[in-house]
Amino acid sequence: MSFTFASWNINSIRARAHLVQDWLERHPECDLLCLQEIKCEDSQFPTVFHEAGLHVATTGQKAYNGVALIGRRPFEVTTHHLPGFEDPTARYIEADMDGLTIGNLYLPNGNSGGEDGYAKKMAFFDALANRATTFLESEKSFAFIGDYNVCPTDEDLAPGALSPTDALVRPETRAAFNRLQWLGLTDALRAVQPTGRHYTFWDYQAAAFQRNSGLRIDHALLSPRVTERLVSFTIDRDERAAEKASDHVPVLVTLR
DNA sequence: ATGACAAAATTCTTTTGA
Repeated sequence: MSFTFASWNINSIRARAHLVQDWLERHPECDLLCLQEIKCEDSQFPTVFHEAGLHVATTGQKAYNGVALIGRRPFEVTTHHLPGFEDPTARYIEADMDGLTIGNLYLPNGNSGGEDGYAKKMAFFDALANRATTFLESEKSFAFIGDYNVCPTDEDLAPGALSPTDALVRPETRAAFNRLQWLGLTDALRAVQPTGRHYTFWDYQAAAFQRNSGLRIDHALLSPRVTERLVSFTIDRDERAAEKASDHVPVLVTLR
């Protein structure tokens, strides 16, 4: 049985609910959409999706961050926070659907708040690695998808797009991302496109999209059993050209 | 070294993002 899930950092769901509605209509194959940066409290999440018969769950907070799930069929939320990450910001929601556990994450950027801010990014990675280890020991089928705020290699950002000391490319950041792969998880994009520049984010500033000065920071890491089922990883690049677009575009994972 | 965009709250500026 085929299963498709997607991730999209929407940069305010209230400002872009119509874009998500349109996108879902154009992608009937998407069973579960994972959103990040909804930038609202749970009670402020637009009601149009529930009214359209979709299933919605949120981990929201005032003004910043926030993640949500929109499913075509019911799913069961397993947690609203990443176990072991002791931070009040809304950055994780996880659910079971069709025998699969999907963790939807919004990793701290790590550039603000000095070394303390960067330490939070590393702490999130540690907690995610622990979650992965627990799941791997039980041979669970799972995926961690979302905005990782990491360019895994130099091929994952346009030349000159970031300073070499930026938290998205620091060696410690890349090591933390690599560690998840060494545990046995697979970077879905690289499983289907081993080389090449494939971006998921273009800054609003300095005509970054027109110059294709982008970053690959939205990723899906798959457990071994899910990797065996991987059919495609698609970056919906055209969405960046929409009126009032988010600075991130949707990415889709299809399993057989 | 700085600013360029965009969104929300702290609202006509400031904070944060990547």
